[in-house]
Amino acid sequence: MVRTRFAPSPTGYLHVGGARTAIFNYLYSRHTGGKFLLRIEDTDRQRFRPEWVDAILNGLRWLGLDWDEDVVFQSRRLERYREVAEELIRRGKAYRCYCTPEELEAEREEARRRGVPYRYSRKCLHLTDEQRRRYEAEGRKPSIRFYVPDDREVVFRDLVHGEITYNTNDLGGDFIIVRSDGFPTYNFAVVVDDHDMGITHVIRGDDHIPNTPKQILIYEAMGWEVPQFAHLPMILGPDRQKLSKRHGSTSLEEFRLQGILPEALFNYLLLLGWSPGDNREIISREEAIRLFDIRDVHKSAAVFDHNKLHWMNSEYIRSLDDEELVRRLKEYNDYLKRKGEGYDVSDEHLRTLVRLFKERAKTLRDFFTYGVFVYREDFPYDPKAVKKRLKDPNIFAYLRELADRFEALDDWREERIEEVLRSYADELGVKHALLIHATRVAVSGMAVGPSLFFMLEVLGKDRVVRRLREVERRATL
RNA sequence: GGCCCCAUCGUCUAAGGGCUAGGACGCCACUCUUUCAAGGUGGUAGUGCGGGUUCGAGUCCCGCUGGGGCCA
Repeated sequence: MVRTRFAPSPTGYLHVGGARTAIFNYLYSRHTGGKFLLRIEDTDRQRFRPEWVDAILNGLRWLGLDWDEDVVFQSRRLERYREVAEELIRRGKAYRCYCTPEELEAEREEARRRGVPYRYSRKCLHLTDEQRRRYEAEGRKPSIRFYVPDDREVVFRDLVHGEITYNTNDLGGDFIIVRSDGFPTYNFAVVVDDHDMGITHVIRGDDHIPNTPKQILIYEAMGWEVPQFAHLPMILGPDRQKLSKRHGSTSLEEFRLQGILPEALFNYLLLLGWSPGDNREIISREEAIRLFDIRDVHKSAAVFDHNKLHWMNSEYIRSLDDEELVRRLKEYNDYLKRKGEGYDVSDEHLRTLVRLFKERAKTLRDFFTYGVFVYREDFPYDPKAVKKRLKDPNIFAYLRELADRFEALDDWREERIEEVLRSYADELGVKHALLIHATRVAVSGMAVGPSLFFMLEVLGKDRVVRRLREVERRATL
């Protein structure tokens, strides 16, 4: 039975790189009928904040990544790490080291001076009990180091990269597995946790490749079965550097705030480093589960393209039926309100926004920014639009007359509205477009938007008539 | 600096030695049209370089270059 895990560190919001890793772990476990577990790596007491745990869990839920079994917290397993470390000492695979930071820094300095790569001197490898007692008496707190055998090849078969080989001489010497403060180091805790959780497939970013040989040595020293590894390519910014805040939005919260749908982000991230083999781009979660195989993952890093994400988001927006879209907009607006933003709209407003903007919105946010004139009577006028479309000296007189004619129209339907406007333009002997554009600006404040007559119908006669009458006063302030 | 990883259009990718190197985003035209989108049609653009292996290399091997990661 396949068991995968996602193991974020709660030092911030969930990042798209982490989200992608989570997605691949999730898909592989679901594809194989296995389990997908969650572990919070909260042993770095400096950077850890409890509220980030919720942020990460919420991010995963939002993406629809449901995990199995209880969440494992490293901070509750400190005793277990100590226990395993003691076992390694008993087996002669690890030893206590009493060197002070100053002494170690001196060793490093020496290596720098001689121009050789630094490796720990193993000064503490063969301490006598007497020496140990003396150090303890001085109040020195030992760290525990893992004994790295000399000149051995560590080979593993990575599911995406194939065979990767390291020589133990390049690992930087005997590394610390338990710090002097009793906290485990990353490489050690990961191995103990992954073993205890029964993880069969370690799927993570390829920035962890250099950690892998160290971890394998620990597995072997404990006589534990080594899991399979799959190292996923990194996600980069447009400058090909590791993706970070300065490349724009990178956290799930930011995408959510922008009005990206979770299924769109899921789909987009899925295609970063994996492809179904044919030419399809829009792939549902169910299809992804069916088709996904970790062996089809790419080796090379991928640049995150906000543009394509927005395109994909608009595809998903258009594919939702109106009722569902209204529901999603409401949910989105509620989310914005919890974040101290949000718009004052009724369900009726939302239905109108959907009718008007579904075909052209790239984000959920677009409905609210394009559609201010739907839910606010004091909507703003775009000065450029006013200047361009309301410059004819007679235009306000025309619009007032048009308002009267609209008011007299009982059958307020798109076709009839169009007839009234066009015949009035004919009477005046002006281009239809003159009135069309002016009317659009008058009722919406903008020069662009949905099909005008449809928009007028949807807006309703009262509002249209009122706005045509008020536009001169309001737009030329 | 040491070790490791990677390399197809600007970007995401397809092509299990034999194709005219395909698709998507973007971009540019054209079309539709009352505007902007969407839609439709067409176009733009790629195998980093050098050696091998082979009848034949984007695909296999080596080197170089470039990029990235980890450690220092």
